[in-house]
Amino acid sequence: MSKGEETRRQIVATALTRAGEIGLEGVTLGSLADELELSKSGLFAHFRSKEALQLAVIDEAEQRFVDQVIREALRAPRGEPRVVALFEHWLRWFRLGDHPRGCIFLSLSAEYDDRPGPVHDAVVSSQKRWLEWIRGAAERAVETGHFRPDLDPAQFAFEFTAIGMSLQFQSKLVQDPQAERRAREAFGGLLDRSRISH
Amino acid sequence: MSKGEETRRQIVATALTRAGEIGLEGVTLGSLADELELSKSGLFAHFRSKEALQLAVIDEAEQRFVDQVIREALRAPRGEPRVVALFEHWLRWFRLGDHPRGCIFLSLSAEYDDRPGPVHDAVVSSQKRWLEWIRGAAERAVETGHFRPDLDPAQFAFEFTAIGMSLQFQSKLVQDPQAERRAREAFGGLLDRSRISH
DNA sequence: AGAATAAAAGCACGATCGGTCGTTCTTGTC
DNA sequence: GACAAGAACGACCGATCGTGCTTTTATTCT
Repeated sequence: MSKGEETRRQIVATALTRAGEIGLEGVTLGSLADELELSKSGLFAHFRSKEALQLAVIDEAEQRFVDQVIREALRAPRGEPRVVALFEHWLRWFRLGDHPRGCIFLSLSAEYDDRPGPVHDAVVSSQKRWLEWIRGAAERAVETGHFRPDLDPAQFAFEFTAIGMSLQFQSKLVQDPQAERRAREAFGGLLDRSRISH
Repeated sequence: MSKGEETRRQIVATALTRAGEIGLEGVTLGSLADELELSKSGLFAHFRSKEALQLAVIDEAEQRFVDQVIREALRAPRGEPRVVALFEHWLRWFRLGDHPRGCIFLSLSAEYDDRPGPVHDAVVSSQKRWLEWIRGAAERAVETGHFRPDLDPAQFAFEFTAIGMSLQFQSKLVQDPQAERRAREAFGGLLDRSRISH
């Protein structure tokens, strides 16, 4: 890997971390350059616009998410086990992280839900892909007979993501140490309701 | 009401609206002054610091929330009806609004969850009060015999707020027109699980 | 080693940030 | 209607914003 590529990576990685703390819009070229001990113009030259940097950050975040959550979950057998794996790896993504803790996409979603432009569009489409993954996994669980045939997969995805958001909220903002336990409890309930019989 | 008080109100109200769109940190004294056709210094004199303005905005938001959601819900009889009323008025709060649509507190929560300071503290304490209201209402519903005696009210509050967050996410970001229906469906399920018997 | 190329630094720009003046105009009170 | 208090103003501060352009320094390739 060339030198320039290497620094570019470092810039994006650091920007990603800061974006999780103070928001993507709040990540400033000057402060970023200071932290990386680069000149502002030297840093800027890698992207040629702030928006390009922002899009690069989102791209990097999604790549990591696919690697650490989706790809990992795909190793579980399809049906309910894969749905569970999706949830468990999502929890892991919340917990650890180069990003300080919690999911950057939730921060990004809140930050750009009312702000049009290419960055908004990138956030939206990445979130749609994530929702689609959950919906698809639920759909397969219906096909394999783990879940009720009359289950609405989109409704399942709605409640699935709801749990993650509440987790982020309660663990980061309100600092409830039991947040993760609560999330697991809620997910267990969701699974119960989704299964055959009862 | 004196003249100064009146303009101060207008400033806070406008700032509240803008905060819902671009975030509280993004509401700039200059842009705010332009929109209200005031000089920046004239506007500034009402607060003497940007932070004071931000705190005033949060205060105003919470006051409205108490008026439009909590106080309204208290008119319903205690127990399950009040829990339902709390949810319904919360939905109403999401729908309409001086703020463009959606709950400002969710935006604020995401914006300040990693940013220490007085504004962060104000957001946290207002959110704790809200959680406490939900928890208390669930607790009363247990006492009145509507809800299972072994229900964990804090868990109920966790799942209650989860639904609202997913609603905001799906209706604002992903623009799902069925989001509110999904939220109602999820809440119905939560109620079912919370009631006596089954 | 030396030439070609890429990366970083330096410097400057116009705009805007939150904030501070002293001054002027508008209010409310007697 | 005089007068003090309060509201709004315009000019300006140092700092920082994103973005150019030019020059110097590293890296890469022959």
